[in-house]
Amino acid sequence: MQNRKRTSFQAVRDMVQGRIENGTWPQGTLLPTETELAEEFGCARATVNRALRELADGGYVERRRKSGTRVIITPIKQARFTIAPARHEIEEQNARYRYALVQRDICPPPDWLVSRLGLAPDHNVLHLRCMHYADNRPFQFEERWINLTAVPAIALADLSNITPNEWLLSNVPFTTAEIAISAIPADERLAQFLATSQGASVMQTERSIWLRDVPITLVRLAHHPGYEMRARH
Amino acid sequence: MQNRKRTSFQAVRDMVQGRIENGTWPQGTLLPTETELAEEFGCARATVNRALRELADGGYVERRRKSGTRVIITPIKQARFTIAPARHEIEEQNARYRYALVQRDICPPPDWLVSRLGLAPDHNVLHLRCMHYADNRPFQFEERWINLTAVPAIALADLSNITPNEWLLSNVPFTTAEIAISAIPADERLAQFLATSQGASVMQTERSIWLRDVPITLVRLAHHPGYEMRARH
DNA sequence: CAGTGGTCTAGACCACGGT
DNA sequence: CCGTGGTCTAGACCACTGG
Repeated sequence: MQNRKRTSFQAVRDMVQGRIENGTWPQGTLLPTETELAEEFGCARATVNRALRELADGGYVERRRKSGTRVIITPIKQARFTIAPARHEIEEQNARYRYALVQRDICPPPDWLVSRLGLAPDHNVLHLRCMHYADNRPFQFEERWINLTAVPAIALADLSNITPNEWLLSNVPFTTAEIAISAIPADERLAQFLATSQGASVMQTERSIWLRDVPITLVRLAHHPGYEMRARH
Repeated sequence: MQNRKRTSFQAVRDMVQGRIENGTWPQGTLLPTETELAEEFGCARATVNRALRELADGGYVERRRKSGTRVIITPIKQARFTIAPARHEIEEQNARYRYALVQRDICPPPDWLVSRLGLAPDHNVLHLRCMHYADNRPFQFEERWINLTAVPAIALADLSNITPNEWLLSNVPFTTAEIAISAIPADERLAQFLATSQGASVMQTERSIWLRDVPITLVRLAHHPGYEMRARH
Protein backbone atom coordinates (compact mmCIF):
# COMPACT_ATOMS: atom_id res chain seq x y z
CA MET A 1 0.00 0.00 0.00
CA GLN A 2 1.60 3.16 -1.21
CA ASN A 3 1.19 6.66 0.10
CA ARG A 4 -2.29 8.01 -0.30
CA LYS A 5 -1.81 11.55 -1.52
CA ARG A 6 -4.16 12.69 1.19
CA THR A 7 -6.94 11.16 3.14
CA SER A 8 -9.95 12.61 1.46
CA PHE A 9 -13.41 12.78 2.93
CA GLN A 10 -14.54 10.77 -0.06
CA ALA A 11 -12.19 7.96 0.83
CA VAL A 12 -13.54 7.96 4.37
CA ARG A 13 -17.09 8.05 3.09
CA ASP A 14 -16.45 5.15 0.74
CA MET A 15 -14.70 3.11 3.41
CA VAL A 16 -17.55 3.53 5.85
CA GLN A 17 -20.17 2.94 3.17
CA GLY A 18 -18.28 -0.17 2.14
CA ARG A 19 -18.29 -1.52 5.67
CA ILE A 20 -22.01 -0.92 5.89
CA GLU A 21 -22.70 -2.60 2.58
CA ASN A 22 -20.44 -5.59 3.06
CA GLY A 23 -21.86 -6.32 6.48
CA THR A 24 -18.94 -5.31 8.68
CA TRP A 25 -21.30 -2.84 10.29
CA PRO A 26 -24.78 -4.36 9.99
CA GLN A 27 -27.97 -2.39 10.33
CA GLY A 28 -28.32 -0.78 13.71
CA THR A 29 -24.63 -0.84 14.53
CA LEU A 30 -23.30 2.08 16.51
CA LEU A 31 -20.30 3.45 14.65
CA PRO A 32 -17.12 4.59 16.37
CA THR A 33 -17.10 8.25 17.28
CA GLU A 34 -15.79 10.84 14.87
CA THR A 35 -12.64 11.16 16.95
CA GLU A 36 -11.97 7.44 16.84
CA LEU A 37 -12.55 7.24 13.11
CA ALA A 38 -10.32 10.23 12.52
CA GLU A 39 -7.61 8.42 14.41
CA GLU A 40 -8.12 5.20 12.48
CA PHE A 41 -8.04 6.92 9.11
CA GLY A 42 -5.33 9.31 10.12
CA CYS A 43 -7.20 12.46 9.28
CA ALA A 44 -8.86 15.41 10.98
CA ARG A 45 -12.17 15.03 12.69
CA ALA A 46 -13.69 17.59 10.32
CA THR A 47 -12.93 15.25 7.46
CA VAL A 48 -14.71 12.38 9.13
CA ASN A 49 -17.55 14.74 9.95
CA ARG A 50 -18.03 15.67 6.33
CA ALA A 51 -17.93 12.03 5.27
CA LEU A 52 -20.51 10.98 7.85
CA ARG A 53 -22.68 13.97 7.10
CA GLU A 54 -22.88 12.91 3.46
CA LEU A 55 -23.74 9.37 4.48
CA ALA A 56 -26.48 10.76 6.69
CA ASP A 57 -27.75 12.83 3.75
CA GLY A 58 -27.70 9.72 1.63
CA GLY A 59 -29.81 7.87 4.16
CA TYR A 60 -27.15 5.39 5.25
CA VAL A 61 -26.68 6.48 8.84
CA GLU A 62 -28.51 8.43 11.45
CA ARG A 63 -26.66 10.84 13.67
CA ARG A 64 -27.60 12.06 17.11
CA ARG A 65 -25.63 14.04 19.58
CA LYS A 66 -24.50 12.19 22.59
CA SER A 67 -25.72 8.84 21.31
CA GLY A 68 -23.58 8.78 18.19
CA THR A 69 -23.84 7.59 14.62
CA ARG A 70 -25.92 4.52 13.90
CA VAL A 71 -26.40 2.51 10.73
CA ILE A 72 -29.96 3.07 9.56
CA ILE A 73 -32.19 0.09 10.27
CA THR A 74 -34.43 0.31 7.26
CA PRO A 75 -32.39 1.76 4.49
CA ILE A 76 -34.74 4.41 3.19
CA LYS A 77 -33.39 5.56 -0.05
CA GLN A 78 -34.10 8.95 -1.41
CA ALA A 79 -34.69 9.79 -5.01
CA ARG A 80 -34.33 13.23 -6.42
CA PHE A 81 -36.70 14.27 -9.13
CA THR A 82 -36.18 17.40 -11.08
CA ILE A 83 -39.21 19.61 -11.26
CA ALA A 84 -38.94 21.55 -14.47
CA PRO A 85 -41.50 23.88 -16.05
CA ALA A 86 -43.40 22.34 -18.96
CA ARG A 87 -41.66 24.63 -21.44
CA HIS A 88 -38.27 23.37 -20.33
CA GLU A 89 -39.27 19.72 -20.47
CA ILE A 90 -40.80 20.11 -23.90
CA GLU A 91 -38.03 22.11 -25.50
CA GLU A 92 -35.52 19.60 -24.16
CA GLN A 93 -37.26 17.00 -26.31
CA ASN A 94 -36.84 19.30 -29.29
CA ALA A 95 -40.56 19.78 -29.51
CA ARG A 96 -42.32 23.07 -30.03
CA TYR A 97 -43.86 24.50 -26.91
CA ARG A 98 -47.22 26.20 -26.96
CA TYR A 99 -49.22 27.60 -24.12
CA ALA A 100 -52.86 28.58 -23.95
CA LEU A 101 -54.85 30.29 -21.24
CA VAL A 102 -58.17 28.52 -21.09
CA GLN A 103 -60.02 30.23 -18.31
CA ARG A 104 -59.46 33.02 -15.84
CA ASP A 105 -61.67 34.18 -13.03
CA ILE A 106 -61.51 35.73 -9.61
CA CYS A 107 -63.55 33.96 -7.00
CA PRO A 108 -63.73 33.04 -3.33
CA PRO A 109 -61.48 30.07 -2.55
CA PRO A 110 -63.13 26.66 -2.26
CA ASP A 111 -63.13 25.26 1.26
CA TRP A 112 -60.56 22.55 0.62
CA LEU A 113 -58.16 25.18 -0.72
CA VAL A 114 -58.62 27.38 2.32
CA SER A 115 -57.68 24.57 4.64
CA ARG A 116 -54.94 23.17 2.43
CA LEU A 117 -53.02 26.42 2.12
CA GLY A 118 -54.15 28.19 5.24
CA LEU A 119 -55.90 31.02 3.40
CA ALA A 120 -58.17 33.70 4.72
CA PRO A 121 -61.61 32.48 3.55
CA ASP A 122 -62.99 35.95 2.88
CA HIS A 123 -60.36 37.00 0.35
CA ASN A 124 -60.67 36.16 -3.31
CA VAL A 125 -58.23 34.07 -5.28
CA LEU A 126 -57.28 34.09 -8.93
CA HIS A 127 -58.36 30.85 -10.54
CA LEU A 128 -56.71 29.80 -13.81
CA ARG A 129 -56.90 26.92 -16.20
CA CYS A 130 -54.37 26.53 -18.96
CA MET A 131 -52.90 24.03 -21.38
CA HIS A 132 -49.36 23.23 -22.41
CA TYR A 133 -48.75 21.62 -25.78
CA ALA A 134 -45.74 19.85 -27.28
CA ASP A 135 -45.83 20.06 -31.07
CA ASN A 136 -49.54 20.80 -30.69
CA ARG A 137 -50.14 17.56 -28.84
CA PRO A 138 -51.61 17.99 -25.36
CA PHE A 139 -48.82 17.77 -22.82
CA GLN A 140 -50.19 19.05 -19.57
CA PHE A 141 -53.37 20.58 -18.19
CA GLU A 142 -52.84 23.11 -15.45
CA GLU A 143 -55.31 24.30 -12.89
CA ARG A 144 -54.06 26.93 -10.51
CA TRP A 145 -55.21 29.11 -7.65
CA ILE A 146 -53.25 32.19 -6.63
CA ASN A 147 -53.54 34.07 -3.38
CA LEU A 148 -54.39 37.63 -4.45
CA THR A 149 -53.72 38.94 -0.98
CA ALA A 150 -50.11 37.87 -1.29
CA VAL A 151 -49.72 38.61 -4.99
CA PRO A 152 -52.18 41.38 -5.94
CA ALA A 153 -50.14 42.42 -8.97
CA ILE A 154 -50.94 39.25 -10.88
CA ALA A 155 -54.57 40.33 -11.18
CA LEU A 156 -53.37 42.97 -13.66
CA ALA A 157 -50.94 40.76 -15.56
CA ASP A 158 -51.73 39.58 -19.06
CA LEU A 159 -51.43 35.83 -18.70
CA SER A 160 -52.36 34.94 -22.23
CA ASN A 161 -48.78 35.19 -23.45
CA ILE A 162 -46.76 34.37 -20.37
CA THR A 163 -47.50 31.33 -18.24
CA PRO A 164 -48.55 31.93 -14.64
CA ASN A 165 -45.54 29.90 -13.60
CA GLU A 166 -43.16 32.16 -15.47
CA TRP A 167 -44.86 35.26 -14.18
CA LEU A 168 -44.64 34.03 -10.62
CA LEU A 169 -41.03 32.90 -10.94
CA SER A 170 -39.89 36.30 -12.07
CA ASN A 171 -42.07 38.29 -9.67
CA VAL A 172 -42.43 36.35 -6.44
CA PRO A 173 -39.80 34.61 -4.37
CA PHE A 174 -40.85 31.54 -2.47
CA THR A 175 -39.38 29.51 0.31
CA THR A 176 -41.35 26.34 0.76
CA ALA A 177 -42.95 23.93 -1.64
CA GLU A 178 -44.94 20.81 -1.02
CA ILE A 179 -45.48 18.24 -3.73
CA ALA A 180 -47.89 15.38 -3.97
CA ILE A 181 -48.03 12.94 -6.84
CA SER A 182 -50.98 10.72 -7.48
CA ALA A 183 -52.77 8.80 -10.19
CA ILE A 184 -56.27 10.00 -11.00
CA PRO A 185 -58.92 9.05 -13.53
CA ALA A 186 -59.59 11.72 -16.12
CA ASP A 187 -62.98 13.35 -15.79
CA GLU A 188 -64.83 14.42 -18.88
CA ARG A 189 -63.28 17.86 -19.12
CA LEU A 190 -59.76 16.64 -18.49
CA ALA A 191 -60.19 13.87 -21.03
CA GLN A 192 -61.10 16.41 -23.66
CA PHE A 193 -58.16 18.64 -22.92
CA LEU A 194 -55.70 15.78 -22.91
CA ALA A 195 -57.29 14.14 -25.94
CA THR A 196 -57.89 10.90 -24.14
CA SER A 197 -60.92 9.01 -22.93
CA GLN A 198 -62.91 9.61 -19.81
CA GLY A 199 -61.58 7.48 -16.97
CA ALA A 200 -58.10 7.24 -18.46
CA SER A 201 -55.30 6.96 -15.92
CA VAL A 202 -53.53 10.27 -15.54
CA MET A 203 -50.63 11.32 -13.36
CA GLN A 204 -51.21 14.44 -11.34
CA THR A 205 -48.64 16.62 -9.64
CA GLU A 206 -49.94 19.01 -7.03
CA ARG A 207 -47.65 21.72 -5.78
CA SER A 208 -48.33 24.14 -2.95
CA ILE A 209 -46.01 27.07 -2.56
CA TRP A 210 -45.40 29.44 0.34
CA LEU A 211 -43.27 32.45 1.02
CA ARG A 212 -42.42 31.75 4.62
CA ASP A 213 -45.92 31.44 6.14
CA VAL A 214 -47.74 33.19 3.35
CA PRO A 215 -49.49 30.91 0.87
CA ILE A 216 -48.75 31.91 -2.71
CA THR A 217 -50.26 29.36 -5.01
CA LEU A 218 -51.51 25.84 -5.42
CA VAL A 219 -51.27 24.21 -8.81
CA ARG A 220 -52.42 20.88 -10.18
CA LEU A 221 -50.69 19.58 -13.25
CA ALA A 222 -52.39 16.72 -15.04
CA HIS A 223 -49.91 15.03 -17.34
CA HIS A 224 -50.74 13.44 -20.65
CA PRO A 225 -51.34 9.69 -20.60
CA GLY A 226 -48.08 7.78 -20.78
CA TYR A 227 -46.11 10.47 -18.98
CA GLU A 228 -43.38 9.26 -16.65
CA MET A 229 -41.27 10.85 -13.97
CA ARG A 230 -37.75 9.52 -13.86
CA ALA A 231 -34.88 9.66 -11.42
CA ARG A 232 -31.58 7.95 -10.70
CA HIS A 233 -29.62 7.64 -7.52
CA MET B 1 -34.01 40.56 16.58
CA GLN B 2 -31.19 39.83 18.93
CA ASN B 3 -27.50 39.39 18.20
CA ARG B 4 -26.61 36.39 16.17
CA LYS B 5 -24.02 34.66 18.31
CA ARG B 6 -21.88 33.72 15.32
CA THR B 7 -22.08 33.97 11.61
CA SER B 8 -23.36 30.58 10.69
CA PHE B 9 -23.13 28.98 7.29
CA GLN B 10 -26.90 28.83 7.35
CA ALA B 11 -27.12 32.57 7.72
CA VAL B 12 -24.79 33.01 4.76
CA ARG B 13 -26.77 30.49 2.75
CA ASP B 14 -30.02 32.23 3.54
CA MET B 15 -28.60 35.66 2.73
CA VAL B 16 -27.33 34.53 -0.64
CA GLN B 17 -30.50 32.60 -1.38
CA GLY B 18 -32.48 35.67 -0.43
CA ARG B 19 -30.55 37.86 -2.83
CA ILE B 20 -31.14 35.37 -5.59
CA GLU B 21 -34.83 35.15 -4.86
CA ASN B 22 -35.49 38.84 -4.40
CA GLY B 23 -33.72 39.72 -7.60
CA THR B 24 -30.57 41.34 -6.23
CA TRP B 25 -28.64 38.67 -8.10
CA PRO B 26 -30.79 37.73 -11.10
CA GLN B 27 -30.41 34.55 -13.07
CA GLY B 28 -27.00 34.21 -14.65
CA THR B 29 -25.27 36.64 -12.29
CA LEU B 30 -21.70 35.87 -11.37
CA LEU B 31 -21.47 35.95 -7.60
CA PRO B 32 -18.57 37.49 -5.71
CA THR B 33 -15.77 35.06 -4.93
CA GLU B 34 -15.76 33.09 -1.72
CA THR B 35 -13.07 35.33 -0.35
CA GLU B 36 -15.07 38.46 -1.04
CA LEU B 37 -18.22 37.04 0.48
CA ALA B 38 -16.30 35.87 3.54
CA GLU B 39 -15.09 39.41 3.98
CA GLU B 40 -18.54 40.88 3.53
CA PHE B 41 -20.15 38.53 6.00
CA GLY B 42 -17.22 38.64 8.37
CA CYS B 43 -16.63 34.91 8.46
CA ALA B 44 -14.13 32.33 7.28
CA ARG B 45 -13.99 31.30 3.68
CA ALA B 46 -14.81 27.72 4.67
CA THR B 47 -18.11 28.95 6.03
CA VAL B 48 -18.99 30.62 2.75
CA ASN B 49 -17.84 27.51 0.94
CA ARG B 50 -20.23 25.34 2.86
CA ALA B 51 -23.09 27.75 2.26
CA LEU B 52 -22.46 27.92 -1.48
CA ARG B 53 -21.99 24.19 -1.70
CA GLU B 54 -25.43 23.66 -0.24
CA LEU B 55 -26.93 26.15 -2.65
CA ALA B 56 -25.28 24.29 -5.49
CA ASP B 57 -26.74 21.04 -4.14
CA GLY B 58 -30.11 22.70 -4.00
CA GLY B 59 -29.88 23.73 -7.62
CA TYR B 60 -29.63 27.47 -7.03
CA VAL B 61 -26.12 28.09 -8.28
CA GLU B 62 -23.53 26.45 -10.44
CA ARG B 63 -19.92 26.45 -9.42
CA ARG B 64 -16.84 26.14 -11.57
CA ARG B 65 -13.24 26.63 -10.72
CA LYS B 66 -11.66 29.70 -12.10
CA SER B 67 -14.92 31.01 -13.55
CA GLY B 68 -16.71 31.26 -10.21
CA THR B 69 -20.21 30.80 -8.88
CA ARG B 70 -23.13 31.68 -11.11
CA VAL B 71 -26.86 31.84 -10.44
CA ILE B 72 -28.56 29.03 -12.32
CA ILE B 73 -30.38 30.22 -15.40
CA THR B 74 -33.44 28.01 -15.40
CA PRO B 75 -34.43 27.41 -11.83
CA ILE B 76 -35.02 23.68 -12.00
CA LYS B 77 -36.17 22.71 -8.61
CA GLN B 78 -35.49 19.30 -7.24
CA ALA B 79 -37.72 17.36 -4.97
CA ARG B 80 -36.53 14.52 -2.83
CA PHE B 81 -38.86 11.66 -2.29
CA THR B 82 -38.14 9.03 0.26
CA ILE B 83 -38.38 5.52 -1.07
CA ALA B 84 -39.32 3.36 1.85
CA PRO B 85 -40.21 -0.33 1.90
CA ALA B 86 -43.93 -1.00 2.24
CA ARG B 87 -43.47 -2.36 5.74
CA HIS B 88 -41.91 0.87 6.90
CA GLU B 89 -44.55 3.05 5.33
CA ILE B 90 -47.35 0.97 6.79
CA GLU B 91 -45.99 0.66 10.29
CA GLU B 92 -45.40 4.39 10.35
CA GLN B 93 -49.16 4.82 9.96
CA ASN B 94 -49.63 2.53 12.93
CA ALA B 95 -51.21 -0.07 10.73
CA ARG B 96 -50.47 -3.78 10.84
CA TYR B 97 -48.25 -4.97 8.05
CA ARG B 98 -48.84 -8.25 6.30
CA TYR B 99 -47.02 -9.76 3.39
CA ALA B 100 -48.00 -12.60 1.10
CA LEU B 101 -46.07 -14.36 -1.61
CA VAL B 102 -48.50 -14.91 -4.46
CA GLN B 103 -46.48 -16.59 -7.13
CA ARG B 104 -42.94 -17.75 -7.67
CA ASP B 105 -41.35 -19.21 -10.76
CA ILE B 106 -38.07 -19.42 -12.56
CA CYS B 107 -38.24 -18.58 -16.23
CA PRO B 108 -36.38 -17.01 -19.11
CA PRO B 109 -36.54 -13.22 -18.97
CA PRO B 110 -39.05 -11.49 -21.24
CA ASP B 111 -37.49 -9.50 -24.05
CA TRP B 112 -38.32 -6.08 -22.65
CA LEU B 113 -36.62 -7.03 -19.39
CA VAL B 114 -33.50 -8.21 -21.17
CA SER B 115 -33.11 -4.87 -22.91
CA ARG B 116 -34.17 -2.78 -19.95
CA LEU B 117 -31.65 -4.23 -17.55
CA GLY B 118 -29.01 -5.44 -19.96
CA LEU B 119 -29.41 -9.12 -19.07
CA ALA B 120 -28.00 -12.16 -20.74
CA PRO B 121 -31.06 -13.54 -22.56
CA ASP B 122 -30.13 -17.18 -22.07
CA HIS B 123 -30.04 -17.11 -18.27
CA ASN B 124 -33.15 -17.60 -16.20
CA VAL B 125 -34.60 -15.08 -13.82
CA LEU B 126 -36.64 -15.49 -10.67
CA HIS B 127 -40.09 -14.06 -11.18
CA LEU B 128 -42.16 -13.15 -8.14
CA ARG B 129 -45.53 -11.67 -7.40
CA CYS B 130 -46.49 -10.60 -3.93
CA MET B 131 -48.89 -8.46 -1.95
CA HIS B 132 -48.44 -6.04 0.90
CA TYR B 133 -51.37 -5.32 3.21
CA ALA B 134 -52.03 -2.59 5.75
CA ASP B 135 -54.51 -3.79 8.36
CA ASN B 136 -55.51 -6.43 5.82
CA ARG B 137 -56.43 -3.82 3.25
CA PRO B 138 -54.50 -4.12 -0.02
CA PHE B 139 -51.63 -1.65 0.03
CA GLN B 140 -49.32 -2.59 -2.78
CA PHE B 141 -48.96 -5.25 -5.43
CA GLU B 142 -45.39 -6.16 -6.28
CA GLU B 143 -44.08 -7.87 -9.37
CA ARG B 144 -40.38 -8.54 -9.43
CA TRP B 145 -37.71 -10.13 -11.56
CA ILE B 146 -34.34 -11.07 -10.08
CA ASN B 147 -31.17 -11.84 -12.00
CA LEU B 148 -30.22 -15.32 -10.82
CA THR B 149 -26.80 -15.05 -12.38
CA ALA B 150 -26.00 -12.19 -10.04
CA VAL B 151 -27.90 -13.52 -7.03
CA PRO B 152 -28.06 -17.31 -7.27
CA ALA B 153 -28.59 -17.71 -3.52
CA ILE B 154 -32.08 -16.25 -3.63
CA ALA B 155 -33.31 -19.30 -5.53
CA LEU B 156 -32.91 -21.24 -2.29
CA ALA B 157 -34.39 -18.62 0.02
CA ASP B 158 -37.80 -19.09 1.57
CA LEU B 159 -39.60 -15.96 0.46
CA SER B 160 -42.93 -16.75 2.03
CA ASN B 161 -41.97 -15.15 5.33
CA ILE B 162 -39.45 -12.54 4.32
CA THR B 163 -40.10 -10.10 1.51
CA PRO B 164 -37.80 -10.25 -1.50
CA ASN B 165 -36.89 -6.65 -0.78
CA GLU B 166 -35.77 -7.46 2.74
CA TRP B 167 -33.87 -10.52 1.58
CA LEU B 168 -32.07 -8.51 -1.07
CA LEU B 169 -31.31 -5.61 1.24
CA SER B 170 -29.60 -7.83 3.74
CA ASN B 171 -27.80 -9.99 1.21
CA VAL B 172 -26.89 -7.85 -1.78
CA PRO B 173 -25.35 -4.41 -1.87
CA PHE B 174 -26.27 -2.18 -4.77
CA THR B 175 -24.89 0.95 -6.25
CA THR B 176 -27.30 2.33 -8.80
CA ALA B 177 -31.06 2.60 -8.93
CA GLU B 178 -33.34 4.02 -11.55
CA ILE B 179 -36.91 4.95 -10.78
CA ALA B 180 -39.84 5.68 -13.03
CA ILE B 181 -43.26 6.71 -11.80
CA SER B 182 -46.33 6.54 -13.94
CA ALA B 183 -50.09 6.24 -13.78
CA ILE B 184 -51.56 3.07 -15.24
CA PRO B 185 -55.01 1.58 -15.53
CA ALA B 186 -55.52 -1.55 -13.46
CA ASP B 187 -55.91 -4.68 -15.52
CA GLU B 188 -58.24 -7.41 -14.33
CA ARG B 189 -55.69 -9.20 -12.17
CA LEU B 190 -54.35 -6.04 -10.59
CA ALA B 191 -57.88 -4.81 -9.89
CA GLN B 192 -58.60 -8.00 -7.98
CA PHE B 193 -55.46 -7.80 -5.90
CA LEU B 194 -55.98 -4.16 -5.05
CA ALA B 195 -59.72 -4.63 -4.48
CA THR B 196 -60.65 -2.03 -7.01
CA SER B 197 -62.31 -2.01 -10.39
CA GLN B 198 -60.76 -2.83 -13.71
CA GLY B 199 -59.46 0.33 -15.37
CA ALA B 200 -59.01 2.16 -12.07
CA SER B 201 -56.18 4.65 -12.03
CA VAL B 202 -53.18 3.26 -10.22
CA MET B 203 -49.80 4.72 -9.48
CA GLN B 204 -46.88 2.52 -10.42
CA THR B 205 -43.28 2.79 -9.26
CA GLU B 206 -40.73 0.88 -11.28
CA ARG B 207 -37.26 0.47 -9.85
CA SER B 208 -34.25 -1.05 -11.56
CA ILE B 209 -31.25 -1.84 -9.46
CA TRP B 210 -27.65 -2.54 -10.36
CA LEU B 211 -24.47 -3.43 -8.54
CA ARG B 212 -22.03 -1.44 -10.63
CA ASP B 213 -22.74 -2.88 -14.11
CA VAL B 214 -24.47 -6.02 -12.92
CA PRO B 215 -28.26 -5.93 -13.06
CA ILE B 216 -29.80 -7.19 -9.83
CA THR B 217 -33.51 -6.74 -9.99
CA LEU B 218 -36.39 -4.86 -11.51
CA VAL B 219 -39.54 -4.36 -9.50
CA ARG B 220 -42.91 -2.84 -10.24
CA LEU B 221 -44.96 -1.63 -7.33
CA ALA B 222 -48.61 -0.91 -8.02
CA HIS B 223 -50.01 1.24 -5.24
CA HIS B 224 -53.53 1.11 -3.95
CA PRO B 225 -55.95 3.66 -5.40
CA GLY B 226 -55.68 6.97 -3.59
CA TYR B 227 -52.01 6.51 -2.80
CA GLU B 228 -49.87 9.64 -2.90
CA MET B 229 -46.18 10.33 -2.90
CA ARG B 230 -45.26 13.44 -0.96
CA ALA B 231 -42.22 15.64 -0.66
CA ARG B 232 -41.27 19.05 0.64
CA HIS B 233 -38.44 21.29 -0.29
C1' DC C 1 -23.61 16.57 33.74
C1' DA C 2 -20.79 14.77 30.40
C1' DG C 3 -20.22 12.79 25.79
C1' DT C 4 -21.04 13.31 21.03
C1' DG C 5 -21.94 15.57 16.97
C1' DG C 6 -22.23 20.56 14.89
C1' DT C 7 -19.87 24.32 13.52
C1' DC C 8 -16.38 27.94 13.07
C1' DT C 9 -11.68 29.62 12.15
C1' DA C 10 -7.22 30.79 10.02
C1' DG C 11 -4.13 29.14 7.25
C1' DA C 12 -2.44 26.07 3.88
C1' DC C 13 -2.01 23.48 -0.32
C1' DC C 14 -4.23 21.30 -4.32
C1' DA C 15 -6.59 20.90 -8.90
C1' DC C 16 -9.09 22.48 -12.47
C1' DG C 17 -9.66 25.33 -16.31
C1' DG C 18 -9.81 30.00 -18.60
C1' DT C 19 -6.53 33.32 -20.64
C1' DC D 1 0.11 31.01 -15.81
C1' DC D 2 -2.74 32.08 -12.09
C1' DG D 3 -7.42 32.87 -10.20
C1' DT D 4 -11.15 30.32 -8.24
C1' DG D 5 -13.25 26.76 -5.97
C1' DG D 6 -12.09 22.17 -3.35
C1' DT D 7 -10.34 20.26 0.51
C1' DC D 8 -7.63 19.38 4.67
C1' DT D 9 -5.99 20.52 9.35
C1' DA D 10 -5.69 21.46 14.34
C1' DG D 11 -7.84 23.49 17.69
C1' DA D 12 -11.68 25.59 19.77
C1' DC D 13 -16.28 26.29 21.51
C1' DC D 14 -21.20 25.29 21.21
C1' DA D 15 -25.66 22.71 21.63
C1' DC D 16 -28.23 18.98 22.11
C1' DT D 17 -29.55 14.92 24.62
C1' DG D 18 -29.05 10.47 27.05
C1' DG D 19 -28.03 8.60 31.40
